[in-house]
Amino acid sequence: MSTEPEIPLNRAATLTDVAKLAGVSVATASKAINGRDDVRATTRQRVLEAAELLSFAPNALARGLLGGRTGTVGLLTSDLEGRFSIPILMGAEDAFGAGQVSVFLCDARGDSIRERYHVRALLSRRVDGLIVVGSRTDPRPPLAGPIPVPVVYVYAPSANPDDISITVDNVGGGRLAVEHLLACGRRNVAHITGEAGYQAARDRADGARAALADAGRTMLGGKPYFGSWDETWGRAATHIVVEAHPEVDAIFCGSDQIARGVLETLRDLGRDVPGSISVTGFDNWEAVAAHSRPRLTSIDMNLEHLGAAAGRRLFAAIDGGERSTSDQYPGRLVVRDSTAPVS
Amino acid sequence: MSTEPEIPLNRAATLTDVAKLAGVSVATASKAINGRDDVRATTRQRVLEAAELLSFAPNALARGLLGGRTGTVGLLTSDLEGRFSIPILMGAEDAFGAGQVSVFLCDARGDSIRERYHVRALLSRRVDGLIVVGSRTDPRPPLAGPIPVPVVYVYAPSANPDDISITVDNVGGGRLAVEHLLACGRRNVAHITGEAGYQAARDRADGARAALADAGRTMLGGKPYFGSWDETWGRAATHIVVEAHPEVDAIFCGSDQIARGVLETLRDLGRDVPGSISVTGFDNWEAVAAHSRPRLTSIDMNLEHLGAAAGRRLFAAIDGGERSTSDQYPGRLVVRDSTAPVS
DNA sequence: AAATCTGGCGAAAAGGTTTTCAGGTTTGCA
DNA sequence: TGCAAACCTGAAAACCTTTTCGCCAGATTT
Repeated sequence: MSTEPEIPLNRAATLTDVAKLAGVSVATASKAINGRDDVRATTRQRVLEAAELLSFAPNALARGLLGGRTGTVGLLTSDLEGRFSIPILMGAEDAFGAGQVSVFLCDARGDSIRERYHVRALLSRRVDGLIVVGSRTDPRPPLAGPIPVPVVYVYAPSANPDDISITVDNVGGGRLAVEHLLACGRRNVAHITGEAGYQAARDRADGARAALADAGRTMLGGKPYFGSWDETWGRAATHIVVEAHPEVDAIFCGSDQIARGVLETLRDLGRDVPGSISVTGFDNWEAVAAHSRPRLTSIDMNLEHLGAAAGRRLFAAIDGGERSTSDQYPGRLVVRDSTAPVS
Repeated sequence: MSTEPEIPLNRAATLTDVAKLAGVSVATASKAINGRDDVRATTRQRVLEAAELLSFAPNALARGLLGGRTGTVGLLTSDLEGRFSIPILMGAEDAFGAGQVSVFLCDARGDSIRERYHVRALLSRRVDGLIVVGSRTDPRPPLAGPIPVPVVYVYAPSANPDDISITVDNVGGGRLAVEHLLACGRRNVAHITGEAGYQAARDRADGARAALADAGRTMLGGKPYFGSWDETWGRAATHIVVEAHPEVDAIFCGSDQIARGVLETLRDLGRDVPGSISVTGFDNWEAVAAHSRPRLTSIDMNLEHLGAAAGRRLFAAIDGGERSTSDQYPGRLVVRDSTAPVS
């Protein structure tokens, strides 16, 4: 109390400082601060005041060193640029933030050398677990080397089925879109989508085909129009489709950007959307879908939920032998103005 | 050598394990691994082999606890959703990754309570420094409370001029765009931009006005058309501008999305871009600018460079009394097909 | 008044690494 | 062979917190 009390330290305050100021031992100070119950109420009060005064924050390094748990996880992305990683990352960050866990962000830039380097660094920091975020839904090789902590793969599943992978149900997404078009009374559905090399493109097409088959119909042209994921392809493909199948009354697009090109070209061709033809996108990319003319009906893959689910799953795996199964999450139809019942 | 050597530990290998396996003391093992030169070459070799065998990674917690330096920094964003944070974040991550520094990512979601909470957590993890990424260029209040480590504000400067802030030169950006339009031989330049409440909007307008004044001209309509940052406003404003000033031969847009709406409406109105009227965007948002019709000339703010610069500046501040001045970074003109000399 | 109990507090060890300092061994030279 | 010098190596401390265990005083019981 009287030992020159209020000298602001030039270093961060330590528990010893707090204890000294409160006139107790470090052990007691620790117990008081951590809410252990074998300390008298008045003593606890005194310690807490001292801690407040010094704006004491326990050194997480020391705590981690001792306890074996650091309360940190590594978030390994293969590319931040792609807009798929970001919502996933936000969801995960959210799930962890609530649980007192801090997140190391590492961007491997799609380079496996860099990835290994980052994993090494993360392990040396003794993270409690790892989340690996892919940028495509194609399976990816599992992390190299022995990893002594739980790993959850999200969006892109691990090629090893024993690993925990959280993925998006693209087949279901394709089905959702086409079922909506059919429910609008559309009969002649074409599918314009991205590169056939993408698992996501093939899965969405499979879902679309299945939905059509259930209704006793087939895809216009017999198969999807594979191309690239951008507007340019959307425009080109629209010309092809309309020329070959003038009866087309619905187009299911593999991405919002493709859909955007489709909408533009249909307008140029004088086709009325959604009057004479309905169009759906995929991804529900707000900036594109909500500002096109007409505003675009799309499938939202709930990526933020996906990230949050990955976070929770990692928690479970860290906390103890939780079931380590993989999971697939469904998408959600967001209806805007580009689809409407046949009038 | 002969003491049952190859038992794979169920815990992470420690320096003691390595030393034991190599038959030396921990001190020697440490020196061998860290490249200190007072250890015999053969001994070093033996130690390194042992480390490799056990896939030893030094415990960064222990190292940080001892040295006072943890080799970690906190990256505090106010919203990840906005696409401005991401490139900045990538640039910073890049600058740090090269320097053996790991990054804690925290998203405050624009909430100051949450921000305080994150800062507290980061300080308790003894980060060596902080980068605060804003989502608007308006000055923001500095971090609350005493922060015992260097802080660099990026994109959004701190309201306290004594803090280190790395910002974008929006005035220069506006000037750049308009000078390009003038160089194309345009004379009647209108400016359609976002909300006047944004410093960025006002700065870009100021730059545009200055460039016009240098050429002895004024903005069409006398002032910018402030509105919102999206396509919808771009479309509406275009109608207004063309009606009021049919002689318009250039439109400088405050964002690529606005420009997109402008392009669409000009096409609807039968105005030829870039033949009879030139259009520039702002932000160089690849997904929008590179796929519009015609492809959009825009100003790129080099946000990735901005992030990298912030990272380097933070390094300097950590490593010792580097000059702690603020800096402004210029943008860069990216010419595509929406601007061309008067024909 | 003596014995027992209990609530409250402090001493000490552990966790893994780096660094300093002292001690030990080998080498070179006379 | 003897001595000094150069060269290696190892013991121990420091970093900060948590937890276990023991101790003391005061309260309760006999």
